[in-house]
Amino acid sequence: MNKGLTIKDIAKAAGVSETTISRYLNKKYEYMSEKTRRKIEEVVLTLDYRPSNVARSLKSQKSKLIGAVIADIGNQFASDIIKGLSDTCEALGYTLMIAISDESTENEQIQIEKFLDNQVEGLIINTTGFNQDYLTQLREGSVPVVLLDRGVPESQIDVVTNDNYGIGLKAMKYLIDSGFKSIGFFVNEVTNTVRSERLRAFKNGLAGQTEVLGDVYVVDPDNHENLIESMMSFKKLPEPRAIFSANGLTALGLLEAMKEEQLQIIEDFGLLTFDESTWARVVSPSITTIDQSSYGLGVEACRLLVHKVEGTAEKQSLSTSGSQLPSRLIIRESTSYLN
Amino acid sequence: MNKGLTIKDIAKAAGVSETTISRYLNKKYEYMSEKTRRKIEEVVLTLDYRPSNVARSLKSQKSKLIGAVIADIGNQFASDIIKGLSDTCEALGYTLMIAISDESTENEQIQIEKFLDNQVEGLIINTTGFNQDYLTQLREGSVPVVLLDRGVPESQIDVVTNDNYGIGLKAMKYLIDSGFKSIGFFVNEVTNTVRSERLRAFKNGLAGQTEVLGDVYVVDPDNHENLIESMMSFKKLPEPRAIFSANGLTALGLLEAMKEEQLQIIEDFGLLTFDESTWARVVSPSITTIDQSSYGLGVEACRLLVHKVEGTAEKQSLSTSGSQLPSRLIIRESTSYLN
DNA sequence: TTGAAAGCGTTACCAA
DNA sequence: TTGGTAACGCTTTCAA
Repeated sequence: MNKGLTIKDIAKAAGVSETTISRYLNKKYEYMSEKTRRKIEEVVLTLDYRPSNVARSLKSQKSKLIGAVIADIGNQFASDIIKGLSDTCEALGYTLMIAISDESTENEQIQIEKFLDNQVEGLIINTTGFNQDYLTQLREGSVPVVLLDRGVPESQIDVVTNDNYGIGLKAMKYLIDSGFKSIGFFVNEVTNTVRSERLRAFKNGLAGQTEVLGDVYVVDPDNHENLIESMMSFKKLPEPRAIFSANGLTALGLLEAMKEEQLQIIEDFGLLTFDESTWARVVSPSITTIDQSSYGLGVEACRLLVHKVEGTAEKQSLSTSGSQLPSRLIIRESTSYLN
Repeated sequence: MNKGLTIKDIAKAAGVSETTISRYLNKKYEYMSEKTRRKIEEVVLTLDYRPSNVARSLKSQKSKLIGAVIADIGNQFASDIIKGLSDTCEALGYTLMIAISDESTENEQIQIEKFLDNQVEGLIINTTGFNQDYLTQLREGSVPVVLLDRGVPESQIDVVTNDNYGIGLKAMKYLIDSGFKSIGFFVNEVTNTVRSERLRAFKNGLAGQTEVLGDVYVVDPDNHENLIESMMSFKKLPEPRAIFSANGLTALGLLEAMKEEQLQIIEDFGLLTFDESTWARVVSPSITTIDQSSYGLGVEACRLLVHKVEGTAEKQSLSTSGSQLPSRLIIRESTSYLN
């Protein structure tokens, strides 16, 4: 078990030089006799030798390490992303290191620097959204960076994200076509591009509508009083009303608050929320949701990063690439006030 | 930004030797003039120099790295654990590396070895449960190991876990005192100590009861047919009946299946489940749950591990330590069939 | 097809 | 109080 064995021990045991062992470890069999290879193979296996990645990294400046900093790990969405990252790193031969910034800018920087200290070859960042300057500067630094889910406005950093605007627009159209006369957009403070894109979809989806009223309610999903207050305010708009929730956590808070206040979904408000989840299917009435890629986001981000890490020239290119994945509207009971 | 600066550059810039810089970096100010210290400090700050942890690790064999392998990240419980680990590592001056085994033994081993290759000083493992031999052998290896949540039977490895047995017994007593005449224990395949402890609580809670019947249903939470079949089988036992679910995922699957089959909580079955979550409060009727430490589990595991890493002598001691955290029964509507 | 030796960026011993 | 230098475990020329 990595018991202090070094390349020297293996060389001695196999009766060859350290150089040859190194060649074997790096699969440079081209100029190695079959016999030597076999011999080394046997020794490595029986002694259960594993080369030190630390020494390797130091010498070759290549660690095969990728660092990912995740802002908030407390939802299914993040978990699936991480699985995507994990699986893809594994498949591509890299080791993934994950750190949680817990939505703190300071933490995000600390974690990034620790990763850099450990010679990661690339960085995947699900940014808190407040780290614009630091991240932009980072991009000019030594290792490739890919942003995950949340972008950084006006920066050139690659970002892999969902099509929040497009699906948001589609959801708006659906609500309007369903006959809702008021739509309330419930969102926490708009601190990142995901939220701002969703908000933009709400506003543009409303633009030009004369029959439909809309309002934005900036809420704190953990603060019930705040949630209730906003709902009561929204309740003054004409019926039928639909709440458009910018994320699952807010929807959950809303549901809890409604339960307290004896407010009914459908009767009082229709509900449509970003973030698909099991509980959306289980509650009554079931909740109409927007299902976005999460696992796929992780996969794509990882692929793109590795591409940049391994690409020689284009690594330094200034063109923003990145990609947008498609999303899906899942219609359930919570928005069917008719019939 | 770590732009290839080395200790040599700093030494040159500060007009002192590399040795002195190293002393500064390791806060060995004892034998250093105030003046030198200030000078170095200035240079380090203005040049934004950060020492390479890779070189440090190689030389000193101390990486300040802790590796955590998590079996399943797809639930709030795991997320909270990770937060606990993350915060505590940070506080104690260690860098946390997380990997996901996704409930695969093979993956678990791969991730552990990768961590070892990178010189982690200690390992926190939330084991898949099938890795008994490997883990036991690992314990005899070079780095300290702490098991998280799930233990390994008949091994001496330290484990930080919840008191699954005690709280399970309490839940059983509560159900029986509430007047339920049949209790069905719904659990996925019993592959780890957490599940086996919960099962043991169910069985012992039933022991000696003459009025109350019980049965164990081993189910696959993702397979609705399977779930429904088990519920139908349980439905043959005398009323009132309570389902005791061994985890949140199973409860969610059960809820979904019940919705499909038009089965009612309370009318058809009472429901009590391990794992507290927001949706348990939000659904109607709300669900009685067992709330266990998760964040605290992460904190404790981390503390214990660091203690072992830094402890000199006792590190090799054979005594199993570890700890058990208390749990809490949260009574809600789903078990109140009376009144 | 193989090996000797220099060097990656630190730390730590010994000397000054 | 400070500095020279060997060494950590590996990779990579260069030479054989």
